[in-house]
Amino acid sequence: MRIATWNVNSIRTRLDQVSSWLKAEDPDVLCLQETKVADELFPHAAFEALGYRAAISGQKAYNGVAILSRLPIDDVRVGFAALLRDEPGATELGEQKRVISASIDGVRVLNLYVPNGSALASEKYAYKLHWLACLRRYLEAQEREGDPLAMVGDFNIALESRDIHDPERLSGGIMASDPERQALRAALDGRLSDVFRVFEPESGHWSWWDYRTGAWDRDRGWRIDHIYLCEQLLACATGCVIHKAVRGNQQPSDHVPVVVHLAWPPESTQDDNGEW
DNA sequence: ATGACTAGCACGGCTAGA
Repeated sequence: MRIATWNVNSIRTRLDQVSSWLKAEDPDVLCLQETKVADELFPHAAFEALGYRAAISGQKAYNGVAILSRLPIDDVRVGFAALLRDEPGATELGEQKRVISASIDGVRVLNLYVPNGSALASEKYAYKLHWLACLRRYLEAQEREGDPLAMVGDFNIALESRDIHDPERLSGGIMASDPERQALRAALDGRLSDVFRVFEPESGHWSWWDYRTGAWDRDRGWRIDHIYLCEQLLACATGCVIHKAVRGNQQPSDHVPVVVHLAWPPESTQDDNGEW
């Protein structure tokens, strides 16, 4: 099973590129962020033609997440409120469409678009920290359900210096400040692991390059698009790849896809009939 | 210190991204 994540910065603008990538790479699941389209205008037909069904949570112009899958999609959940109904704040945070999950082949796939935060002095930064605190409670509720979890998306946080092209200049600023890093670590709670780092300890691997200042040409990027796995799925991971070349496309997204390869479902626990 | 680019909305110049 292969699960991918990609902030496409408008699914309608990027439709041809996403379709081409799906045809070439053939992942089982592709989680999208920043679809930037209302649900009634989502381009379902283009993906159905490629064998993918979509679970979506979008809005006009901003945010928006979707899960494309060629495997059956079950039990779709939108927003934090799906698991935190009684929590003050969970419903308000749902006004921005940033959270969707679904059960696919026995895996709970959670697709997130974490708020950027703009700048440390901005009220958007306070919103980001509030959102991450809510994510922590959401993941605690998810944990209680007991399903294997793959949490993917645009986290808008570089957790470590090796995830930034110029850590001396950028550490402490937006996407690299201690409070947001600690808030994400608290949500992970030692139970979810950044699978890319299982296979690649070195710096110099980025998933986002700013459109400005020639960041792509100079390879000045950040690794802010992540795939986090529970212990059970981590044991099944055979690789995690950043599809860097996509950033060189004509009219690209500023992010590129990240893909995890999983030996799932584990064959040792299934017999020839696929029964347990 | 700021802005650079890109997209959406709507057709001029904002907001928002990161």
